[in-house]
Parts: sequence; structure tokens; C-alpha cells
Amino acid sequence: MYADIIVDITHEKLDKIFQYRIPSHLEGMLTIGTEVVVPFGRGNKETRGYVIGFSEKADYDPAKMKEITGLAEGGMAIEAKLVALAGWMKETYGGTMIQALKTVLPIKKQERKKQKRTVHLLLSEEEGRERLEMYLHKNQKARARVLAGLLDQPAQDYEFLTKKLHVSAAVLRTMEEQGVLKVRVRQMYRTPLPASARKTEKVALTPEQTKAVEAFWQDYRQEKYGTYLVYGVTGSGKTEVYMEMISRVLEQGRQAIMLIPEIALTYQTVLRFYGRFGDRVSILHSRMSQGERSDQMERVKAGEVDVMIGPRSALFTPFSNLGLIVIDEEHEGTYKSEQAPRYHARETAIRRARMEGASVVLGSATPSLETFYACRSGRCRMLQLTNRTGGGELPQVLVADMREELRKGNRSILSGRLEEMIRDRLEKKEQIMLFLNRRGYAGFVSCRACGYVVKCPHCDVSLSAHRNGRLVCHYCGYEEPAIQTCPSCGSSYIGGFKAGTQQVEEMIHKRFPEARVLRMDLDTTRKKDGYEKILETFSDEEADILIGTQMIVKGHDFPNVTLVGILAADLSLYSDDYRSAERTFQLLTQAAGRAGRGGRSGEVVIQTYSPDHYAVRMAASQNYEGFYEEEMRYRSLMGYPPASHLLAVLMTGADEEGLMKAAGYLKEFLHKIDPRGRIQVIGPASPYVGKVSDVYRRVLYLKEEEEAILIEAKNRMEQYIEANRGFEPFRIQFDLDPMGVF
DNA sequence: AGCACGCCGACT
DNA sequence: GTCGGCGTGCTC
Repeated sequence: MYADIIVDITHEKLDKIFQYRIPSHLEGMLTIGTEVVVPFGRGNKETRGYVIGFSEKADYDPAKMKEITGLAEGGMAIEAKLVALAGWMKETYGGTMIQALKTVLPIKKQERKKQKRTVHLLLSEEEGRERLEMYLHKNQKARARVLAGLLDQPAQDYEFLTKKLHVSAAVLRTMEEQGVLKVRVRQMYRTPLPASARKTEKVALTPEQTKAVEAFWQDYRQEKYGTYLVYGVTGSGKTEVYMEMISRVLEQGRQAIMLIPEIALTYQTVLRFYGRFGDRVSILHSRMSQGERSDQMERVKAGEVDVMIGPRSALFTPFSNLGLIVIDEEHEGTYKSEQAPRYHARETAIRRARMEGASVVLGSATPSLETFYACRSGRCRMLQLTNRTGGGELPQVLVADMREELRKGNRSILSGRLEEMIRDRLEKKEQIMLFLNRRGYAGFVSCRACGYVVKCPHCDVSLSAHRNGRLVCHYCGYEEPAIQTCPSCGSSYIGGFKAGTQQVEEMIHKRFPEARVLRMDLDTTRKKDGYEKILETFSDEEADILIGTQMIVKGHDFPNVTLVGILAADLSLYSDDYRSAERTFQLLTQAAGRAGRGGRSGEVVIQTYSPDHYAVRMAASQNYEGFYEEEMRYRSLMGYPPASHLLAVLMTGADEEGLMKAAGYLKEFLHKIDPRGRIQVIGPASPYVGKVSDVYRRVLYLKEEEEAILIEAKNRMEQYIEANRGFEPFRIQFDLDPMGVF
């Protein structure tokens, strides 16, 4: 009997199974997922690794095979089921097996991954030059390279430096001993868990909510486990529905996971769960310390917890009898991981549920196209909530055509209509929210006179203005020179949008000097508790107007808000990726849902240069399905997800020319393995940020209807990259169905 | 990634 | 001849 081990070193070349003999003192003590220490490499260096299987026969010369040293001290075992899930994640999303195993491990014992190493030059310019002379004289080429690099730029990223200059850790270590440089390691900090809450009463469900719960329960009782979408307008009481479903699953002796996009925004939700389920509930979030996290995991393992609430990573809570996974606000982009494996929590949850015989419940007022598409094709069952529980009316939405304003001579960022309404609310002592959606804004160029937006003739996404003034497509690399006049109407009011929240605040101060204004954006919330303080102040009605970015649109009801102004709907509409219309529709709908929550009727003003765009029109009429139909037509036409699948291949490296060549080789290779041209290969394009601290970036996009074919192509590329030394100086990452563009 | 092996220039 | 740096190959 031999143990199959994945060693804890992230490198493509080591991304395979190593077999070890099991010493007699460990017999019967190892299971799949156990963390062990093994001798590895020529020096038999003690290395950590995970047991991912056992084999009867040796696939490697048994005479050369080494023995497992022992169990890893303080090691975290991964549940066997989660090891299988990690295998699927590696296969589907790319990356190494050890990366997949570590993401599936809810608490990492060591913080190594989070450390950032930088190299600093300790010598003065003059001393450095002298030392460089000496190195060159002694023919110490690697040291000379490093020193020359540091003289050019005295502080550099460790990984970047070793890759770019092709020097080993040993060289840097020697130079550190010589006092030439210093390697600095930066750590993360910790914050504690919130205090517990008082008991909340169980609320009686409305007939509609009951219907949704019963539809789910009918299947569940018969052990029919599936995927459901709770599709309900803002304020329709989705959380009550989740809680009832969870409570029934718990009665069966099973456990539940509830995923939420960001803990801070749903603090109130967490308190409600505490109130309902008491201390059988636990939470997990990014700002909790290592100790706090492992305490919670201990409780899970001891069977003291039945419900885990948390972001994406909470999906991997090692429950012994998982029965339900709920994903609230399933359309949110935070469910997609930014690091390899770049998994999507929704798909991964569905996979985990299928492996363990559990159900998945997704919830949203504006479902992702993926989920709605799944409902249409029968892979997901829709449970609809159409009424607001408080009986409140949906707000009335007005669209202000900013082209018209310009024609009338109004060049400010506030339409006459909105200004008038703000004045009216200030007089009535009602509150106002002004929303500037800058997320995803990528410097598109539009005409303020007619609304024309410069687009790529090949990809139908907006072109972005680069620093050099040229307009560039981030999908295919198409370029054209900047333009001075609008090709559509001849106006010279063509250019990028420049206003930020500060400018809006200043403008409001000038127009309404008596109004008390709060601003919420990255600057004002960076301070500790800045976020909560601002919301509290506004909630206590100590301010009349709240100006903010997308962070003001979700959670938190402000009953006295009767007017919501969306200043520039176009900002997210013409960001340069294929999801921009969807994101805009979601943002506009969610922002509109902020008005009139307290029984009073609310109004929403959407300011736009594109009043005819379907995302704006459909959001104004709160017509999700109308939007879905239009948007799916576009996605099908262009072959974007979910109509088709898209695989981004992100390549980074210091050598721009070599990078371009490598991307070319990879594209050629794809044509070779796909002679019938099923897969459409686009690029290599220069991403929005084409260069970050001297690291160049290039992206290839692959389009293909069938996911399995793209995954196969990814695997072939991974093999090809590993087998060819030419790719060594570059980092290559895969992203299946990316959320945005690079 | 990180270690040892072995090649090759520099110096005693 | 020997010392020591640096590229190369391999890791159960």
C-alpha cells in the first residue's frame, strides 16, 4: 500500500502525484486529506503535503521510493469529499492541485500565501556603483544583474525580481548576508468577531413565501435535490424564505451554508440568523483572524454548528451531512475568485451539492443571465416572489435625457429635472441618495450631444482611451487614433467622462448651500468603521443627501429616502466588457429599489446619454425579462456566456517582445490541436492595464459553445506550456467565463 | 521552489 | 590544480 501525495510547492512541474511508502507507525492513521510531512528532493528537505489517495501498486521504482516522515504538526486535514471537489476545481478552472486543495481548506494554518516579499537596496548610489564594479570584475554575473536592477529601482518585488533577472534565491541570500540588500516580509492584521444578538421572533410567511418554501420542500422530502432560484423584487422577503428552508433542512439533522457577497453589507442579515438559530450559527469572513477562524472550524468539526454564513470561501465548510447551500445575491461578481483556481462559487456550490446529495438555492432580484438561462433550460427551478412584504409600491422611475439638457444649454452634471426634485425634497425634509456608478468604468469615449459611443468594429464592446490618446479594444487589440469630432453628429463635445464623487459633492454644495451632505466612497470609508458611521449618520437623518458609489445601493433601508438620482447611468454601460449591460441593469434596478422603502412613495431619476439603450429602458420599467431577452440576443450573436463559453488566457512577464511571441506560439498551438476551427481564438490583446510595474500583460480569448471542449483545450495548453521552456519566464493563468475583462 | 551536480573561468 | 559561481536537471 502506497500513499499518493500532493506536495505543498506551487509549481507546474511539481503538480503531480508523488508516491510514498507508509511506515508501520502510521498504518491506519492516514486518510484522504491528511496533511503529512515527507522528505522531498535530493536534499530530502522536509516538505508538507496532502494524502489524496492510496494505491496497491507502485507507479514508481519501489526501491527509490521514500517513506512518509510523519503527520504534519498542527496540520489541517481536508475532508475526503472536499479533496474530490478540489480535483474538479483544478480540472475545470486550471491552476495546480495544491492551489485547489488550499482553496478548499477553509483555514490555512500558515499565512505564507499572504506575505508579500520585497527587496530593498541598502547601499548608497556611490557604494552600489563600487560594489557593482567589483561584481563585474569578479565575473559574478547574477549578483551584478540584481545590483544593477536595484540601482535603477531601489525597492522591487521579490518574485518579480527573481523571474525577470533569472536569479535564484541563493544569490539574493548571499547578497543579503553581504549587507547589499534586505528582503522585507509584510504581514496582515486581524480584527475580531461581532458580538452576539438578541432573539428575534419568527415571522409568519406570506402566502407567496410559503408557496416558494413548499415547492422546494416537496422535492427535498422525496430526496430530489436540485438547484432553485428565489427570484424576488427588492423587499420581497427572500431572507425569510431562506431561513424557513434552512430550518427544515436542520430538522432533518443536516447542515446548511449561506453565502453572502460581503459581510459588512449584510450585517443585519447575520443578526437575523443569530436571532433565529441562536449559537448554532457561525460566521466566517475575511477580516477574522486566523485564531478566530480556526475556533469556528473546530466548532464545526465538533458538530456544534449547523449553519455557516460567509463569503465565497465559506462554501468549503467541512460539514459532515451538508443538506443545503444558499447563495444570496447570486448575481454578484464577488462570487468569482480572483486567484487560481478562479472558481465561481455558484457553479462550485452546484457541484458540491451534487456530490453530497444537497440542494442549492440561489436568490436575487436581478438574477445573473447564467442563472436565468439555466431556469429557461430546465436546469434550475424558479420560485418567484412578486410582492413587497411591507406592501410598499415599487418606485416611479424617470429617465432624464442628458443630450436634451446639453441642447438646452445645461452643461452641468445635474439635469434640470433632478435639480428641481432635490429642491422639493429638501423643502419637505425628505432624504436623497445620489449615485455615481464608477465601477467597471474603463475610459470609454462618448458624445455628449448625441450619445454616440466609439466601439470596436469586431467585438462590439467600447473602445478605451489609453494614455497615449489612442482608442484600443481590450478583446482583440484593434486600435484607432483618438477623434476630435463625433462621427455621428459632428459635435465636438466628444470625450471621456470626468466627474468623480468629490466633484459632485462640491457642485451640490454650491447649488444647495443649506443641504447637509455626506459622501461615501473609497476615500471616506477607508478609515476604520467609516462605512458604518456614514450609514448611521444618514440613517439618523443627520444629513439630507448621501452621495456615493455602488456601495450605497445595497442592504440598509432608509425609510425617509424618497428620491434616488443616478447621475450617469452610461458610466458602467459602456465599460469595455461584455457584461457591462448586465451590470448596469443590475445597478440601476438595485439603486432604484432604494427609494420609497418606508411606505412613502419614492421616485428615481436616471440620467443618461443613452435613454434608448435597453438596459436603461428595461431598468426604468423594472422589466427583468425584457432585459434578459435583449441581452441574450446580444450574447448569442457574439458568442459570449452564457450562450457560449469564454476562456481567458492571461499571460504576464517582464519581456514584452518574448511575451508577444509566446502568445503567438500558444495561438498557433491552438490552431494545431483544433484543425476544424471549432474554437474561436481572439487576440492576443493588450489588457486595460497593459503593464504593471514593468510586468507586461497579454490576453487570449477562446470562444466555444461547449464547455468541455474549452476545458480540454486548457488542459492541452497546460501540458504544452509545461513541456516548453520558452514559456518559463512567463506566468500564465486561465479564467473560465471571466467576470470582466483584463 | 530549492537543492546538488558539474562545468568553467579566475586565482594561488 | 583548486576554489567558487552559476546554469541545469530532478524531485516519489
